[in-house]
Amino acid sequence: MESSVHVHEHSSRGGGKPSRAKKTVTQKDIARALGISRGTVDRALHGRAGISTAVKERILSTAKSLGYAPNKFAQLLVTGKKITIAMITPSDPFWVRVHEGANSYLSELGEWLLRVTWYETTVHDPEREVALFQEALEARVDGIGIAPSDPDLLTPWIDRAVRSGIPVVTLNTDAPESDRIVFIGQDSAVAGRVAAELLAKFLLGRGRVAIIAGFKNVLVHKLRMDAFRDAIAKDYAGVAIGEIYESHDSDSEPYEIARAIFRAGIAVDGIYLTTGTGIGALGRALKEIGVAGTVKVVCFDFLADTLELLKDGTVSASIGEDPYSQGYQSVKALYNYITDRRKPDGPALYTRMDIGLRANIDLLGY
Amino acid sequence: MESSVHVHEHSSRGGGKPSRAKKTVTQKDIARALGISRGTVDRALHGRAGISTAVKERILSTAKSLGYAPNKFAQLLVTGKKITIAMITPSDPFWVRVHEGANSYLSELGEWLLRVTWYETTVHDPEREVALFQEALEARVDGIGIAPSDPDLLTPWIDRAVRSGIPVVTLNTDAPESDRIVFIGQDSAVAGRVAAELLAKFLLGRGRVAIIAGFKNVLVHKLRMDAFRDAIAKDYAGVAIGEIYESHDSDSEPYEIARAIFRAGIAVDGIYLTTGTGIGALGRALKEIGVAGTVKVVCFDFLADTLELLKDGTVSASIGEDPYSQGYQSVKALYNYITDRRKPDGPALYTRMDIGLRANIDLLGY
DNA sequence: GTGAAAGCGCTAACAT
DNA sequence: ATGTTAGCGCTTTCAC
Repeated sequence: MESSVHVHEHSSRGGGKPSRAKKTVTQKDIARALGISRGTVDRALHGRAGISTAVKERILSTAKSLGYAPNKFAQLLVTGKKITIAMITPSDPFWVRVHEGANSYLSELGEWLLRVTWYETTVHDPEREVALFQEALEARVDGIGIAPSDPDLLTPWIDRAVRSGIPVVTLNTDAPESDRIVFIGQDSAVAGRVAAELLAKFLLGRGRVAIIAGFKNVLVHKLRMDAFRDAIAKDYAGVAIGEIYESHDSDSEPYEIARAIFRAGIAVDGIYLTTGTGIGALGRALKEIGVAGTVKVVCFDFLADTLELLKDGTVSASIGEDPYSQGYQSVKALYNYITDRRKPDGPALYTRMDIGLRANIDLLGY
Repeated sequence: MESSVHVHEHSSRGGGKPSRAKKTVTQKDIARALGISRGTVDRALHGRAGISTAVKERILSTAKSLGYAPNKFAQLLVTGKKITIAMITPSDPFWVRVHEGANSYLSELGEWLLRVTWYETTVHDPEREVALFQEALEARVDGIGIAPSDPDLLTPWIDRAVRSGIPVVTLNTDAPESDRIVFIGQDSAVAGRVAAELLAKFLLGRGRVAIIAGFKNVLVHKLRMDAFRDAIAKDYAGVAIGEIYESHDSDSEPYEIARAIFRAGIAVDGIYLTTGTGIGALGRALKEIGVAGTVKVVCFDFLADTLELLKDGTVSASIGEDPYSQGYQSVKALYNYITDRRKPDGPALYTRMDIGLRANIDLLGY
């Protein structure tokens, strides 16, 4: 295909106003060159049945030598095909950003090509995810994006869908053992290391930190936790890790945990929360205890509470996982796969890792 | 326009395989509804000449009530218009990422709509920028993206182009007084504040920092410098700012500057370099002096040198400006403006601010 | 000022 | 196995 990227040759007379594109090769050209009909050319080009291998060969080779490229607009105009993608996700503020990203991929031209149907779950409701997954399959969608909160439960369903030709991507949280065509989300291990580096640097390399994990056994949290511990152990000998608590991704539990820590008289210089949920409660506790700002806190995501606590210094830094592009990339990957069976390069497509500080809160948030 | 976003209704029987899009309203429908011809409808819809205001009104209103939306594919198929955008930029590793971003906007369908011509400058060569700008105008391109290294010199040219209907966007560095339709790049003031926050936190809020500005009077550097100073003065009383040096964006000068600082016996705990250029030289000096890692360094961008120094701890953090999306957004803004005179929301479109640490270098780099 | 008709490049149904 | 033809929705030329 002719590239649309050009480096300006200095001698220059090129460029062009909005003008008819320069002569492009069509099926008709091929047909004329070979003295055959346009229908046959079309059949050859698409490998459709009812054509002798001999002419097919000739057509294909002259197509290539003439530099034929199909005109997508004409194709789309005549077929009028519209693809449906199902996205099975929660719908809280974090996920709203995912939706926005997904929707942006269908802007302009996209709207004619694609429709995205949202199947709403609530956070951590694996059974409902399975039920919706089945509904999507029954609705005969062309592709599915899902954030499997219980990989073990979803994996057989994902595998079944993929086997039957319906591509599935996992986003935000993975089902690594499944046949999903790709995972799109944060590299949790790197995130854990970044958290470790930030906290250690904010403590000038020495002190005691507590870890509050969302769920000790949910993949994302576990990875964020383990990588954090490894990084501290490896690179920051002066930092000690104390107890590891579990907040069950609850909005309130971090409050109790923090109170318990200080009630027990444990000297803590930093707290690492492997989620964004519950940061409000944690901040409230630290303020009540009178150590907000003194105890350095690193957490995840940019929910309203987080932004506020970043602003007043209670949270030192928060790590984002770019929900917008999680949505965007999921739809894009599915679309590309559905239209030309094109798989992403690797098993995972990592979204960037935004680091939120007080100074840049205006640029963050969801 | 009918949206392509759907929330799954739980009663569900919806969805759909790749199927003919459901009945969409065409010009023909409008014509039939009004008992007039399709040509007239088209004229009304496009405000073309030769039509009575009476019928025009009726057409427009029924078009709206029927929910008519033009079929872009049909439009494009028949007009075959291809737009040319000129990008006037340097071509070093940083700018290669900008190119990649720009090119990605013309992927797939885009290639049929758009061509991007690159006009190569070298860093800080204002005269050449003007010359290339003129060339682009003569080549009758449909839009121009440029990183004006001397805003005063370029502004009259930008204004002239815009007046004559050729939209211009500035990227990476702005010409704020010009009529460019939008600036796409980093919010330098926020970047300066982020640098201040990082450095202050890495120093636990006390110490002495030196500033090395690329150019004290080049807009970007000046903003990064001033915002840094203001933020330190306002929020971090324990941090003192010493001398301000100028490296002239040179690859080597930071070496001399660092040596001079320490030769003079000035006690410096942190160094803020408002650019990425010359970080290699600065790192070399600090290593020779024996203070690499002790003196905290914050700088910009993720060039090869920077990544290496982040890795070995000589640089504590570096701030990226997302060159990829500078390219992507520039082309997108120009395209939207050219095709439907749609201006971006504000005068500036700020790209995100990546913070590079040792732990996430693998995700950065250009 | 309005209608009729050709045709963009392609697919698909119908001939042969 | 191959040729012919009728559109997809739109723009544009040429009649009237």
